Amino acid sequence: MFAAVPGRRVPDRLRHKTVAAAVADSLRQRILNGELRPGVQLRQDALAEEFGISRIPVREALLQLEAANLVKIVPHRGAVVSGLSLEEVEDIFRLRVQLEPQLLALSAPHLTDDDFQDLADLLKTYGEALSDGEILRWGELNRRFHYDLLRHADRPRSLTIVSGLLQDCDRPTRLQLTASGDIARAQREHTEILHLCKLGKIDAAVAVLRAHIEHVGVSLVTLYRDGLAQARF
Amino acid sequence: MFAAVPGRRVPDRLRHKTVAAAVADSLRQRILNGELRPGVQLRQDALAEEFGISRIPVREALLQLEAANLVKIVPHRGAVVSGLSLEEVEDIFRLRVQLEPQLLALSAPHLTDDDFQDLADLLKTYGEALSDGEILRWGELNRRFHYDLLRHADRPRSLTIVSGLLQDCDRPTRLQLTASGDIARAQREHTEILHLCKLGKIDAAVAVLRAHIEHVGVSLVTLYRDGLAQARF
DNA sequence: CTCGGTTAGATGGTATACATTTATACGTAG
DNA sequence: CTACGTATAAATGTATACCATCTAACCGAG
Repeated sequence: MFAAVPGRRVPDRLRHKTVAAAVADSLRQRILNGELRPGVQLRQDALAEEFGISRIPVREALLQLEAANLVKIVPHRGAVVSGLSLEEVEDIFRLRVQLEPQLLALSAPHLTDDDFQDLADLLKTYGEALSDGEILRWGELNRRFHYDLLRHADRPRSLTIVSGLLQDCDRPTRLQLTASGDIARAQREHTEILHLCKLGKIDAAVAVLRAHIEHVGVSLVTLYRDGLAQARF
Repeated sequence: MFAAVPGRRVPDRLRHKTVAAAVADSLRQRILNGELRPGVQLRQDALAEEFGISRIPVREALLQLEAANLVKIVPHRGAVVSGLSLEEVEDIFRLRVQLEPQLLALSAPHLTDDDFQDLADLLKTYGEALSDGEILRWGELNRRFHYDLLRHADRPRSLTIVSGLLQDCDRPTRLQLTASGDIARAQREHTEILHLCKLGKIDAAVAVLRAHIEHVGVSLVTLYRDGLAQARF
């Protein structure tokens, strides 16, 4: 048996989920999918009944979602799905431009063959989802691609921050890509970044990544200014 | 009466707190004060009894604290006060160095006379707390000074991130300042930054702020490497 | 039309009981 | 004596029922 070392880590796969966590996951997915749009109110009773559980885990799930910026809870008024203002989207993309390239430079040298394989698989799945028109799956794949690229940078806090940013700009990004037809372009850029990393041309990969993020950001702001998108994402 | 505008904001002062929020505040303060040190377990029953409430608001308070990185909750094992590894502290300071100066450049031009007055008051209170040896109050004052300096930068997400960083490096910073005797130095640097902002010498203020943060960060890492600090902050 | 009160509905919280899981202690086999 | 498995205690997670409190909408009086 394993010794009862105080600081030991339990792998996530072996750790069974609580009901609250499961509900949080379910709601998170629905929000990111756009099934639950910004402004929609989440009533505890309804959710509890829908999931066939009591209100307590629902409340705790909502708290977890609030921590992830996915809903906003106002005391005695409940939880509503939160959207992002234009300023927030701009800020998020500026932060990504500032943080991700830097992390890539640190992470790329540590990417193993297995990592490259996994990333290539992601791109492949991504391409399939594309041709099938499954925009929904695309969001998660995109997030994972970006995150997995940066994972090996030894910057724990930066990584959690970027992870949050990726999640928050998920829906706006999908909006931009579908509205502008840049989906294939993103796919190409991802492929190029991965290719450059494999060749050890890290500086070049970093440059492409920066341009990649900047493009989506600028494009989104333009989209918004032209009134093609709603006021809130 | 106020109109029932959907997006209206209720001032925090007028919004009564829930029990869960009050408990979260109380625990947050104790953790930041160092009264509850990293690794300490927080048992729901004990807290509920101590506050004279039931376990549910305690659970919700703990969830909020976990969102703020102040405790770590493991299913069925409960919540423990979380500390920071050296890597995390380094990362946090690198992020601060990267983000805060940039925000100051954006925020400083928008500082009003009232803002300058408030900031000066903070420094004054800060000085008094210093001579009284009230290191505990110092933490909050320091955070507020940094935050208020940057508040007017129109970067909502960046500000919340920096706010989190400031909170998380609060205790390590106090540790550094007391161990190295740099408290007065920090006070001087704060004063200088404020002075430069008032004169409109924003670039100079930004430079001082950057050096200010870098100094504490480097000093902390040295402190750690010399074994003068614990393994976790 | 505004002001003020009333009321319905939702959230916040208590109390209690029970289910799960973790960790520890114990006892037995080897 | 150690190793292994089982019991047991303690803490967390969840359910249920009930009440308190707040919000928002309705409604009537001025």
